[in-house]
Amino acid sequence: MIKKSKNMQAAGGTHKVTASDVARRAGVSKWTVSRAFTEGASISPKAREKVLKAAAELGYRPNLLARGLTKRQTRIVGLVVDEMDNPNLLGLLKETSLQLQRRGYLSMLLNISEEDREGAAISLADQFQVDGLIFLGTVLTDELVHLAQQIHHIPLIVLYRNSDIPHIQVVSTDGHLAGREIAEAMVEQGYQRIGYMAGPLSESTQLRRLEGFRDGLAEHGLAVEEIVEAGHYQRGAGFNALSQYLASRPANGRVEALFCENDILAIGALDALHKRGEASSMGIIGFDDIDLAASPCYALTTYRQPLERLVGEAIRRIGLEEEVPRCHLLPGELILRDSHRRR
Amino acid sequence: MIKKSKNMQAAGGTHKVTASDVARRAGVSKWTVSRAFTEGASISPKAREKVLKAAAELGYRPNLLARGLTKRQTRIVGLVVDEMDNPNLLGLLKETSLQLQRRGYLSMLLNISEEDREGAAISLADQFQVDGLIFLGTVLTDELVHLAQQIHHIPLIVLYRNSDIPHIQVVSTDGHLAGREIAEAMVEQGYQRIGYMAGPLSESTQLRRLEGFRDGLAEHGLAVEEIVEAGHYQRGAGFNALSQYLASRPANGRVEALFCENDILAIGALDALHKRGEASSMGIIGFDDIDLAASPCYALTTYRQPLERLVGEAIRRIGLEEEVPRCHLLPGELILRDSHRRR
DNA sequence: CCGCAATTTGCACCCGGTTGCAAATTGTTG
DNA sequence: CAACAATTTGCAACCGGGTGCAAATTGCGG
Repeated sequence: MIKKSKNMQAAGGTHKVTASDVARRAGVSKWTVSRAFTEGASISPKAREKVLKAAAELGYRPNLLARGLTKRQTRIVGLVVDEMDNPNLLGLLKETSLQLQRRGYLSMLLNISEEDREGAAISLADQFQVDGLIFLGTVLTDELVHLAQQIHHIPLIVLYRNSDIPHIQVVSTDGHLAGREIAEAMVEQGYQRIGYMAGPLSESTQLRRLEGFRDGLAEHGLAVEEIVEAGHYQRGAGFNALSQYLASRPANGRVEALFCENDILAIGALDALHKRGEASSMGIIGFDDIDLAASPCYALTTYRQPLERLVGEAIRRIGLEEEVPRCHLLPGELILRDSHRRR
Repeated sequence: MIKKSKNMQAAGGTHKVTASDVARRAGVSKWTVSRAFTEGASISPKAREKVLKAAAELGYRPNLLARGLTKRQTRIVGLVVDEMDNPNLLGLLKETSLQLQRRGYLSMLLNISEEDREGAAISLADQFQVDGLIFLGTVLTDELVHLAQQIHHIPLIVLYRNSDIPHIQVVSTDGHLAGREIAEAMVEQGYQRIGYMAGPLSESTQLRRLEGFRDGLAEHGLAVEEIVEAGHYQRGAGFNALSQYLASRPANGRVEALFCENDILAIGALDALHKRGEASSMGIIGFDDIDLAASPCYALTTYRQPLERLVGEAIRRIGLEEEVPRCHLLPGELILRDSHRRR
C-alpha cells in the first residue's frame, strides 16, 4: 500500500515531511493541507483528494505536538496509578487504555508511589496539556487532592473509588448495594458470627461497602463481629493478618465467615487457612473477581465490578462539554463459587 | 510555599502563565526566562534568580508541547504492550514507569492487541515525537516489525524477549543459561521423563530457553520427551492443556516433571493436577517468579529475571549518543520452592 | 450575460517556547 | 583611562500546524 517508502527514505534520514511539503506536491497552500485533515472544514472534495493523495505518497503524518500547541488539546489522557501490586489493576489498565485508543486517545501512565510524593508526574502531565486525568483506583491522599485542586481546566475522574472532593468526578460501583448482596449471601449460608478484613486505611470507598454489609446483616439481626486489619492490599498482608488471628483464638472463638476488602486479601486469607490445614473452616468472600479467583485451588466467591461500563462512562466524561452528574454509580455482580459455602 | 495561588486564580480561569508573563514581572526579556530554565545556558546568576523568583510567584511551568516542538525531544517514552493478561507484566510496567519517572521521563502506554492490527497506537506515539519505544515482552509480529522499520530516528528496545531484527536493541535474560539451570534442578531430583509446556508460539525467546533446557538435560543423557502446547499465556490454557494430557495418558505413561514457559501456565498446570487430586504426582517449574508463585498453595519453583537491572539497562539506552552492543543479556536466578520436588 | 450569495482559498499571525547572531554590558589589563 | 576580551542580553526567525478574515472562485437565479 505504501509502496513509495523509497521516497521517505530518499527525503533524508530524519523524516520531516511537513504540511508544506505536501502542499507543494499537491499544488496547494499548506493551509489547504491543514483543512484536508480537519473534519468538517470547508474544502472542496477535489482539493481534499489531491492533498490526501500527496500526503499518502510522501508518508506525511501531522506532528501532534504542533497540533496540540494550537488546538489546546492533545488527546492524551493521564492514567494515575499508585499501588501497582494489585493484579486487578492490570485488567483496569488494559480496559482503559484499550477503550481510550479505540476513541483516538493516547494514555500516559502516571505512577504516584512512594518517591513521587510531590506528584511531579501529575504536574508534568499537566504541563503536557493532557485532556484529562483518570485516577485508577488511586488512594487520594491530601497532597494529591491539593495538587489536583490546581488543575481547573481539565476533567478529573476517579474510577473504582469514591470521593467527595468537589470538582473531582466519580465513576464507581455501588458499594452499599454490593455490601448488602454479600451480606445476604453469607446469611443464606447460616453464618452467625461474621468478620471483615480491611486493607490499608478506612477510606470512603470501603466504608460505603462496609456500611452496606452492616446494613445487610442488620436486617437479619446480625452484626460485624470482628475487623481483621491487613494493612496493605497484598496477598502476604492478608495471609499474615489471618494467620495471626487464627493463632490467637481457639477454634470455637472465631468468626465463621469473613468478607475481605479485595480478592488479594481473600486469597491471602485462604492461604492462611490452607497452611493450617483448616481450609474449609471459614467462609470467605472477596471483591473484584480477579482471574485467579476462578482457580479451583481457591474457588473464591467474590463480587465483580462492571469494568467495561465503568471505564466507558469515565472516558465519556473526558471530551464532554455539557454538565453531567458529578457521581455515577453502577451495580456489580456477585459471583458465587465455593469459598463462602459451609463445607 | 506557593502562597500566591491567588494570583494564579486572578490571572483568569485558564492558567496560561507564559514565559513572557514571567519576563515582564522579572523585568527581563522572555529569552532570558528560557535561559534561566536551561541547564548550562549563559546567564548571570542575578538574572536567573530574578526569573526563578518571578516564575515561582506566578506559578509558571513551561509548556512541554512547545518545548518539545523546538527541542525535538519530548522526554516521553512509549511502552508497547500486548497480552495484558500476564500478571507478570504489571510488575514490569511498574518498574519501568517508576525508573522512567525517576529520570524525568514520562511513559506513554501503547496497547497493541487484537483490534489494533495496524499499530495505530505506535504510529500516534511516533507522531508525538516520543524519544524511544520499549517493547515490554511484546510478541513481535511481522506487522509490528514492518511498522518499526519505518521509525529510524529513535531507539527501539525489546525488553524481556529476544529478537534478531537488525535495528532493534535487545535487553533480556540469558535464556540458554536459565534453561540449563532448570534442567539441572530437575536432574537433581532424579526425574527421567521430562516434559515442556509451551505458550502461544515458538518464538526465539522461548526457543533459546528450550534449547538451554535440552542442552542441560543432554549432559545427563536425557531429552525432552513431550511438549504440551497451551496456546496462550493464560492460567486457563495451562489448566486445559495439562488436564487433557493427563486424561489421555495412563498414570505410568506420563512425564514425571514439566518445565512451563511461564508461571501462569505452571499455575494452571498445578491447578489441573490439584483438581484430579494428583497434586504431588508431577514436578513443576515455572518462569518469572510472579508474586503468587510464593503462595503456599502453589510453592512454585521458578526462575526470576533480574527485573530492575533489565529495566535500568533498557532505559539507559534511550538518551544515549554513543553506540552500544545491540544485545544485552543478564543472568537470572533460580528460586527453589517445593513444586519441583519429588513428594 | 450580470449580480449576488455561497464556497473555497490564500494570507498574516498565533501557540509558547528555543536557538544563532549581533549588540550591549561587564570585567581585565597595559 | 583606553582597548580589548568575555559575558550577558535582546532580537529575529523558527518548530509545524491552526484560526480568523478577506480575497478569489464558484454556483445560481434573473
